[in-house]
Amino acid sequence: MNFVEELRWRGMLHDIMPGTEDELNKQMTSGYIGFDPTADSLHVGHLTQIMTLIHFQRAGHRPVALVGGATGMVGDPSGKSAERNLLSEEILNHNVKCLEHQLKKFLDFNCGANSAEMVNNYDWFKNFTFLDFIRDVGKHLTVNYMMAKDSVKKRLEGDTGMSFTEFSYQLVQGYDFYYLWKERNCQVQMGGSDQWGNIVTGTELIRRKAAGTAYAITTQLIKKADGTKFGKTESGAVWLDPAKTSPYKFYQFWLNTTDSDAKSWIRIFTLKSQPEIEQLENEHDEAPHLRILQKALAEEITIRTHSDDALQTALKTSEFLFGNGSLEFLQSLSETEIMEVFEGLPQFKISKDELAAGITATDLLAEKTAVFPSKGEARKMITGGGVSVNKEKVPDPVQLFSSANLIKGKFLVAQKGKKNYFLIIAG
RNA sequence: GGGGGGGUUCCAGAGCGGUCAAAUGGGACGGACUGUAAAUCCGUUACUUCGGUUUCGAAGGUUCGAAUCCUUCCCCCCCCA
Repeated sequence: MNFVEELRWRGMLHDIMPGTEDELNKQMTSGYIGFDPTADSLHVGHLTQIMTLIHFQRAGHRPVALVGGATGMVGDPSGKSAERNLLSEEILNHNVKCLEHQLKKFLDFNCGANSAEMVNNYDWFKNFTFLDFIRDVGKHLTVNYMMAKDSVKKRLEGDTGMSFTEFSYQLVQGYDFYYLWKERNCQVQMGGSDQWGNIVTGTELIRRKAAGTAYAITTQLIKKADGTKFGKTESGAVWLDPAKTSPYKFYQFWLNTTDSDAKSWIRIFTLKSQPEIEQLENEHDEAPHLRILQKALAEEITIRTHSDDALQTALKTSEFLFGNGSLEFLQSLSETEIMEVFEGLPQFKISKDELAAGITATDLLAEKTAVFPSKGEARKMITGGGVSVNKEKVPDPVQLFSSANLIKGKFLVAQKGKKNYFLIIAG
């Protein structure tokens, strides 16, 4: 398998430095991608980079996943229009651990010569003093060169300015590449297309400081057909951490992609072969409403990111919530089955006694539970016909609910709109 | 250090003494339509016991009345040195 060719037909390739392809075809090569610990979990936006590493390894090369314990302290200005807040060391350490844990899932760390490797740039930066850094690294690049970078230029032209800290980011990342090149024989750095400038600073540093050669590959930034940002939903980013985004929500995110996005994403986010994908596309075009592509896409990514079991639960949940989700169906389930269906969906507890006395819809949904942040909003939404309890529209904000409404004497199912479910447990 | 421009509701951005809970656009949410899609259309978008109550960087002040005027403070940006 030819790595670059693979990226190319999948539509992932954005830019590649001349000579990179020859180098990769010549021998097993080591390449890395950096992930900055800006949060305690990766999100779907990172999956492109993860897939790139997976392809890299499948092509017989050695992938290195770098977690940016040091770069995370600085803050990458690429693609950012404003200065970012610095994270405390404590939070960063926590984030680094979380990211390492997640990344381990996707790559094979024990397969001989091309086993994956995990590194943290804090390890080589923690004892690097400021003076040493500006002498050994800063001296090799001119400010003129650094200012010509897009990430810098945009901020200088904009009206928010840029701190010296963020200006220095490219040097820090550039040194990472130099270090890995020198110490780990890492020849290639990959990343999203917004990383081109930072990556090239690294190859430049390697050239000037050690007269060495290194290579760069960037991947396409994932765009949605409608131009909106990829990876965001109503409830924010789609995380890989099941505690932050349940496997059900994760599955739903992919299932809900538009037809045109699904066609490009199935190439990027699954390992299916070209004939397989073309076959699926044909089937899809014949009966688009079956959403064959979306299902194939969602299933494969959910398994890779979470697990087979998680997918089964997600499927079961989807089946209930969007399929034959009648009240009778719910009543036919056992308590544990109900809990399973609602696993990963928001749940609230209320006291049985309070319910026995009767509670109005607004109190129930805004005060006793946090389905709505305020009573006013609950009232507006109910009046607008957007709220159901136990699959039945709530006609009036002051409608009373009591123990008699409980399913299995224990549950109430609240719905905000069509897709947002909440389980209320009386106990 | 000097000069200039700013900080408005989720965001952008109007308002510049009363008619302002604050235009407009975007986003978000809900409804109709549908394929759990896209597009389109409609509604909502500070809190409320629906009497009111708290908002326009912060604190004071002027006024019958302030987001709008004054004072001090905090923060941001640009330019010059």
